[in-house]
Amino acid sequence: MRPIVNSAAIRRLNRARVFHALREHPHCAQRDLVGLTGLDKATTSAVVAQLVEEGLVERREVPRPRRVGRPETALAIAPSAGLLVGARLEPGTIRIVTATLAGTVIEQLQTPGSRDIATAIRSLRDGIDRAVRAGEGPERPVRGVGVGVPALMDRDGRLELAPNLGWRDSPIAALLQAEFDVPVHVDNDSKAAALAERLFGAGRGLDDFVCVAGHSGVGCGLFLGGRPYRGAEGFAGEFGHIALVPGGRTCGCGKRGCLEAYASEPAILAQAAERGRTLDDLWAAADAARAGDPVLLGLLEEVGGRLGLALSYLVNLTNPQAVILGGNLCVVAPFIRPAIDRALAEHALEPLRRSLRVAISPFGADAVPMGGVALALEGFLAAP
Amino acid sequence: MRPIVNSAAIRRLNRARVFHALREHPHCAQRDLVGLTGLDKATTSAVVAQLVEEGLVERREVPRPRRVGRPETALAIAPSAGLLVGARLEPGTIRIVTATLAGTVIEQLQTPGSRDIATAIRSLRDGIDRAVRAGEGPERPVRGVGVGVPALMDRDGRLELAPNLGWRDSPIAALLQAEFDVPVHVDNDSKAAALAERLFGAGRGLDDFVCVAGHSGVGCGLFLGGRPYRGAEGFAGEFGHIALVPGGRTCGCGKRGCLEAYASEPAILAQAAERGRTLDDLWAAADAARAGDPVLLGLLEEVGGRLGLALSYLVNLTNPQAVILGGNLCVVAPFIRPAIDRALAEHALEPLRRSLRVAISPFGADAVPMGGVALALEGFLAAP
DNA sequence: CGAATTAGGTAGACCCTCGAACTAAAACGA
DNA sequence: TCGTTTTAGTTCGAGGGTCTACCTAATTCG
Repeated sequence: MRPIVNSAAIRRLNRARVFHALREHPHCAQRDLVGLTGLDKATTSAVVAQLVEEGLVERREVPRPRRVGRPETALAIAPSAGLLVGARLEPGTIRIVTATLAGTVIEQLQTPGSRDIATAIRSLRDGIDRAVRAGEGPERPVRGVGVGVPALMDRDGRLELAPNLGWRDSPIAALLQAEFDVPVHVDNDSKAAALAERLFGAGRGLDDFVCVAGHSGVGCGLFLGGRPYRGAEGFAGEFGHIALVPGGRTCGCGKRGCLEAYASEPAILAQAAERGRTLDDLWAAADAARAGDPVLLGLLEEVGGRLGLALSYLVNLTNPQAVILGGNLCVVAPFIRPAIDRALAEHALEPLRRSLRVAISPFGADAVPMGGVALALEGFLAAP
Repeated sequence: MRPIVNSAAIRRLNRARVFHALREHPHCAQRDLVGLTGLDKATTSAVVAQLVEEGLVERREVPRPRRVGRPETALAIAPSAGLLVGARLEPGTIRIVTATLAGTVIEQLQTPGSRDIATAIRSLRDGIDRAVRAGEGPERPVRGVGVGVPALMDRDGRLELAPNLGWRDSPIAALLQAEFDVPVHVDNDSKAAALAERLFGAGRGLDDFVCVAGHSGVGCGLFLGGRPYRGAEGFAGEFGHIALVPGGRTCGCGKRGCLEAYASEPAILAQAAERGRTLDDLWAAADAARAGDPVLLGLLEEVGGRLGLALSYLVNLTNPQAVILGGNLCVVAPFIRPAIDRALAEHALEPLRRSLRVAISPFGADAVPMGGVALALEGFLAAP
């Protein structure tokens, strides 16, 4: 029973609504916003005026005034409205992206990661400093920082467990916040990526979709009913540890037959090695498949089938509008996609399948840092 | 982007919030409501005054004024506040329940069902008339009717497909509304049952839980993030048609190896028959298990294991606070429960399991009609 | 150059919540 | 007995929200 609704909250909500509508329809007129947001003309007027006042939105002359009547003035997110910073924390490297409030990427760079949390935080801060300096223009304040971490995160920004990083039970949000004087938001990488898809990617305009990303593991971000779904403790979306194959391959989590033991990058490479193909990474696997190697083609088809079966569970349970494949899975997408589609056709119920789209993330490996940008944007718009 | 929030909506929300707090904590004082709802003292005062004015709530003298200071006056939902009607539509029988706004059951009865939709509707209307007359007191108006149907229902109250009833593509909500001059709400039976658990049953106070009910099929109602989750088309929770056993038993949906082909009442009885035990219904199965029949004990344990495996998927994906077993599953709960718990322990991730409760619905076979009551209550409180 | 047309702003009504001051009703204490 | 203290609940005004209805601005058309 937490969320108390008052006028100020309504205003923030409406402001965010107008802002997002403007993001998705740049250079539209105020009267279009009325239709897009469902708000009243007067309310829209007030909100737009406030956004202009705040310097987040600017009015521009519309180029073609061919119709009768007063010409509309185009609205757009001001380029100088501010800068958002997104990052992805992984053991090997930290990827950082800066973007405008409209979601246009300004800078991308990476900096070494670390399994030592203090070192990683320092590296992240230095990287962000560099990225911001590089993208800094006149009067373009940093509005927030968002970080996606491959970890179970609870609602308060505490890191519960991050097997790949070897971290557990750390108040990481607070640690990071201490390094910056702008708001810092930290969340699970898959959830961040799902938010990125919703705001900037293949999930634009969708209220119900799932975003499956394979990296060192297989994660899943749920976007349900128009908002990210976190679950009771913030652990929802543990797609990788579905027990898919009774008595199957051993998974990093200690169990057997998890999806992750078949469909994560390390698992795919391990299976390839067992079949006599030693490969460095998924790009090499994709190359081999593109070259027509039947072993790789067969393996990837198998992987696609397992992913598709697991996805059918997800689809039957949550009835999403779309399934978005992201992360490293994008690299091998062409080779797993047919098997995924077949498995969905076979195992997902027809009425649920009818409205289902399977899409590939436009961000590839940058989905998580873009998720950080998305977290920062949401945080900025929700702030008082 | 539909839901427009204005002052009136806030007031409705707050009214519902206070009402539900009062339902869950009868005879509490107004000052307790402040804590329970998180609303301001003044707002609470205004809302309570309105509820009293509307005749939904009454003030009572508190029996024990032992503390210093002005004694508190107890508040309670007025018994005369109104009557709610809930029903469950099945091919064989229609079960009807009437209850007060506080959720106390007044009348229960059943009336014959039908596969002919017009006949079924007529039977339902007659049954409701009887039930209401029986529970009618002085000045107790019927506030709404809610009906749970074993069908895929879309958001607009159209019935898409009801295999067990043999219905498809019928505007059932409109048909029923034409029979009554109070608001009628129709929804999928599992979703209705989940709402009943949330308001009156084992899900009280929980924001994230799933409610699995076995009848002629196996359905699942999702309650996520403090509200019922319907999915993009309203089809979420198709738990019964998860493809659990590759190449397994044939399911009514035409596929093979669906959970429903193992764990629904007909499936359990069919499997028992294959093992030489011809039984009429699950009650007979439970009797045999209670008598120590090893065939039944083994079979039910198997069923529990499969249910538990499927539940582990659900748990890993949605991280609920509780899994509530309802419907006919309640009848055999003692015999499937251990296997469910074992399967969850084996296949659900530890951090997710830590906060998970497995509960049995207190309603048994009346979960769906109580869901109708819950639908009617929510509808009444949401009305302008 | 006025009428028509369209974009956008404004004023006032009416709601909401909230903080602070106020009233109500009891026990306590001298 | 009667003020003081304590606790419960109400009222009032400030501040802010949306919405209806009207108003102004800027253009084309005839």
